[in-house]
Amino acid sequence: MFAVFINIMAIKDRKERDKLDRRKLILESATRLFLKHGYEKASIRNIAEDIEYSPATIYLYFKDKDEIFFILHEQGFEILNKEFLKHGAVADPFERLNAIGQRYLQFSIDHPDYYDLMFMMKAPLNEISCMDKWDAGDNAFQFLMKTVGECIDQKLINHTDAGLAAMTVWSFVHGLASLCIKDRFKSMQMGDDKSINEMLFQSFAYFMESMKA
Amino acid sequence: MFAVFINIMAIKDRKERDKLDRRKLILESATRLFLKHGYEKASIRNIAEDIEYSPATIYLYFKDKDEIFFILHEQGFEILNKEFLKHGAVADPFERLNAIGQRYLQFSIDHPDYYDLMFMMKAPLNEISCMDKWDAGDNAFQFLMKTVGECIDQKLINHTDAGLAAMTVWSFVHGLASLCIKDRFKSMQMGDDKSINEMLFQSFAYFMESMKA
Amino acid sequence: MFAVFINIMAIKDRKERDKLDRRKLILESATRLFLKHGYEKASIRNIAEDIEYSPATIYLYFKDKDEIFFILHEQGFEILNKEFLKHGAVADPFERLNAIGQRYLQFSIDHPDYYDLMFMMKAPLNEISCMDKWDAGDNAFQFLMKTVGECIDQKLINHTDAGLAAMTVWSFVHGLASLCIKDRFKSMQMGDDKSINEMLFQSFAYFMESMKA
Amino acid sequence: MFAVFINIMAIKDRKERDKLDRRKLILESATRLFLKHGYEKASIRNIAEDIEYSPATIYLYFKDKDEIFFILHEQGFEILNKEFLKHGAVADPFERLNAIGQRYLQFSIDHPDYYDLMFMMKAPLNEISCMDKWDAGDNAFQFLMKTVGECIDQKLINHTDAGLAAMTVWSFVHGLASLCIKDRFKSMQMGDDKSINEMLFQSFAYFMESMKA
DNA sequence: CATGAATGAGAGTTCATTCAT
DNA sequence: GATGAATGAACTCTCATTCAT
Repeated sequence: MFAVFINIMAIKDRKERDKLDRRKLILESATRLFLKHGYEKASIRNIAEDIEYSPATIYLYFKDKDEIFFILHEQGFEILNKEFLKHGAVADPFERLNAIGQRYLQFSIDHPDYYDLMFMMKAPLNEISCMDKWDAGDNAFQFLMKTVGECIDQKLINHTDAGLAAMTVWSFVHGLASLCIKDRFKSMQMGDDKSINEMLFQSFAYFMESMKA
Repeated sequence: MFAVFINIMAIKDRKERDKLDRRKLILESATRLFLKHGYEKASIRNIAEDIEYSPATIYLYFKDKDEIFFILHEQGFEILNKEFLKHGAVADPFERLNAIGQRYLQFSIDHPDYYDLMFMMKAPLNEISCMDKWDAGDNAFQFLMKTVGECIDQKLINHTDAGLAAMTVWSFVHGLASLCIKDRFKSMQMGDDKSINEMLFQSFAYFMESMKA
Repeated sequence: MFAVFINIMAIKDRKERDKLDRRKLILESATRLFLKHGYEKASIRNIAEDIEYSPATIYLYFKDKDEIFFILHEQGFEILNKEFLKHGAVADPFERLNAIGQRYLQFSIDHPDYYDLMFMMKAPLNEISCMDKWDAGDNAFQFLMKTVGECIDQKLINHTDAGLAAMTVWSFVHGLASLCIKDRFKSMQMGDDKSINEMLFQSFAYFMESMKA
Repeated sequence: MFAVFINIMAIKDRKERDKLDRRKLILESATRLFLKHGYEKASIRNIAEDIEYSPATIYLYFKDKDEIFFILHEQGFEILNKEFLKHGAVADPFERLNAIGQRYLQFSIDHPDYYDLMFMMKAPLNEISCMDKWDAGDNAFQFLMKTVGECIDQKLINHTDAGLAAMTVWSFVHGLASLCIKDRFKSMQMGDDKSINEMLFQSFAYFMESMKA
């Protein structure tokens, strides 16, 4: 009797897991296609084909195309936030700023697909879901603001306005990341591909140096 | 006899001219629609409707949609180059750098769709046309490199590697421009919308200041 | 032994009852959805959701969507018949005819969706179920025929053929009801919406008056 | 030279004719399918398949599904109006009323598909086009109103309110027509099918007789 | 040279229905 | 007995593109 109960639970668990797995499968395929062909071309149909399910099946797991987009968007920010928090304990705010900048660049290198979705795509976000979804993004930006603020308070950087300073830092790392992702650095004839990543970090190092008070 | 020959030449010439005129007509319409309603809405159909020709006619002058957009891409760079050259005569390289940075930002504000096409879109450039097309882009970048190089030579900025320095400057202004275009600054609650443009230039001013040797 | 037999029967009975209960549950939901949102919105999915069962479960109790709507069709006639029978005792056949005519109109106003199903929809009745289903409809029509017949026998109306007279009466009330349901009276600019119902009955009164011998 | 000109015109004419022919082809198929399977099932795809063209082709001739529906609707009313006008010259208004009633019935018999569209289908008419389209319908109804009004003025029928009388007449003939079209008279066991049409007119004759003052 | 006509492919989405478990 | 999961077929509509004329 008891064994049966356990068995039932086990089956239920497996089904639950399977369901989540399939959700994940869809999201992974979506992520892949989203970047490869852009939002417009990452169709429900393509996703379905990719995972070898029927288009209708997608709708068992997600309300519509937008919902998938929102979740990917959120997931990206969750990963980035987690990365940022690894440096939450760094006492010196300037060092912390340096660390999260590098993390940001690394994130864009490791997850160019997510990065595109999060910071480069034309936002087709409808108003309603906007509110909820951007929370994750705000967290990341708030963390940046706070860190920059502390740098200013402790006179570690040449800035007086935290908002402006945060915007400056973000813009710079985003510029590096996005030009790199969209292959715009390739037109610069500077050695082999591999060194581009190195140059990203080098450029950032210079930037941080120049920010120093 | 001779007169006939001249006549034939004249007719040929006129036809050639006419052909070029119609090409121009198409491109103008494409440009207009593209700048007004964005890439998605600048369809062959819409262009054809706009110039009051049939869609099929477009294909007499251009291989496909991509070819049209390659040319728009080039046009964008021509405009930007022209803007840059306005400051070619500025003697002080640092001042020149400052000027072209501002021009770059202004260009992104004035022509967000060109900007998107030039610096943000997934390069749909097929290999063949790639070579030709990037020339214009190179010009702009070479101009930046040269200016940055002079700054280094004259020890006006804290950099030793012109390539790296150019990459840094470009990345920064591109970061500002692209985040602005894709509305990513809207999530920052900093006063009214209008001031975002001002902040772009303010941020750039700080950046230039910090670059100064 | 005997007790066991009783028990088995009891269980069988309960199961039968349960089965009927669930059939009823489904039909009630179907009726509710159908009357509330019309035929199109009363989908198997919506019914399943409403009764908190899975769509597949519906198919354990009904062959397909059509079967459910056949039954609703029948239900409609049962309601109408019940309405008619309220006037079965009216002695004067002309008065009885008048009463059931008004009831008919009122039924079409109270249950426009049943009415649609019963008298206006393209009969999607497949041949087999046709026989059974129309019984209820026949009852109603027979009741009308009988009443009209009595009117003729007692020379209360200007008709000699009961079938033709019944057809005439039915056609008239159906005309009123169906044009009203399909909003065809709205194109007639005659005062406010509310008065259309009143006009239905007024028109019927005139009609009955003109039938009088 | 002149012959060529004629030829060009002829070609142009033919093309124009062809185009109209294809429009007509689509509309005919649409009409057929509209009735056979109802509005919902009369899909662009089905029409396309029926006329052996691709679905996209339909859109070369009509903006969308609604436009097709509107045109069919209008066409129906034009036919009906033309029928009515044949009796515009009948001096005696009662005779005229009698004539248009019979024409109405005949129209429903000759064009059950149009009749369904015009008087029985759930109107999915969007508000904007509603205005224009109903004009044709109004014409028919106005003609009825006018005729009935004259009957009243000349005390030929037992009515005082033209609106109410028109509604009564319309409802009656519509009742006959619509029950006939939807096969509801078949459940009446009265001889063979063919006589149903005769009964329609007979019933109408009785009705007119009873209306007489 | 220009185009009218047509189309295949594809988009997002919904539905009734089936079947292994 | 009940269902979770899946699907095929359908829907309206838009697009870039082709080809005979």
